[in-house]
Amino acid sequence: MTETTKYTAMALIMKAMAHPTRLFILDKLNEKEHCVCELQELIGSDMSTVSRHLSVLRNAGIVDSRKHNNQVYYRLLCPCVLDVYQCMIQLRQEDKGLTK
Amino acid sequence: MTETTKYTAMALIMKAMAHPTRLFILDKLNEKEHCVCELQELIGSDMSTVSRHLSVLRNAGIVDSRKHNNQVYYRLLCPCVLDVYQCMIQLRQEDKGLTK
DNA sequence: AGACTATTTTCTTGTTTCGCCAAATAGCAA
DNA sequence: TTGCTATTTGGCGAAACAAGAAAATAGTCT
Repeated sequence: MTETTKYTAMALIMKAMAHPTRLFILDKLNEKEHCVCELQELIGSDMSTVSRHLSVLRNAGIVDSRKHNNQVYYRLLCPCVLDVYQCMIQLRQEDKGLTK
Repeated sequence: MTETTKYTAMALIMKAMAHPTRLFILDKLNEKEHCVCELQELIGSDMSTVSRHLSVLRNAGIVDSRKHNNQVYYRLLCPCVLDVYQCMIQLRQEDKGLTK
């Protein structure tokens, strides 16, 4: 298995996305940037948990943040990551259609 | 956070892909179908480990398998999952170009 | 049936992830 | 300074994940 680093790097990004809450966040950030408390409101879990999720996404280079007053606004750096969503939906449909 | 199930389902698929070895496998299966021992040869880890990875991908509905003699051939069900690869590469490039 | 090959499953161990609580940090306002 | 709000970070227990060794399964061949 050559080019191991290539797949490791990709896996890091995929892993960062591989969580329901984080996929939800990316979907929201695709519309417009949001601060942590707005997302926390929408998600419903502890603010620290939401902040953790956001830092995971930032470490993966998927989102970026800026500070305005005492709020931190996050925005989507790479909207292309959402392209997978269509494929996921397609996959789910196919699964439903399977006999076995 | 409404539509939780939607994001949970997508996360299952993403999680299945979020591993270097499994990304490598998908890349290989995109060319043509392969049996477990062929993949094991390419990857180098234990055959049981490779088989496990394949079952993760199959459970997620990304690949399918058929039995020929005493070998099991896996094939990619949904090539569209590989579209993310381009975005990953793009993300990596951007990261390199960042100053901070 | 018995040997052999390919694959899957079980088990065990070590690592990572998750989510909350509590404490720390930062900025604004009085 | 003190208080208030928004956010991040450290710590901890629970759950999920990963990988190899060994045992179990299934199919082929003689």
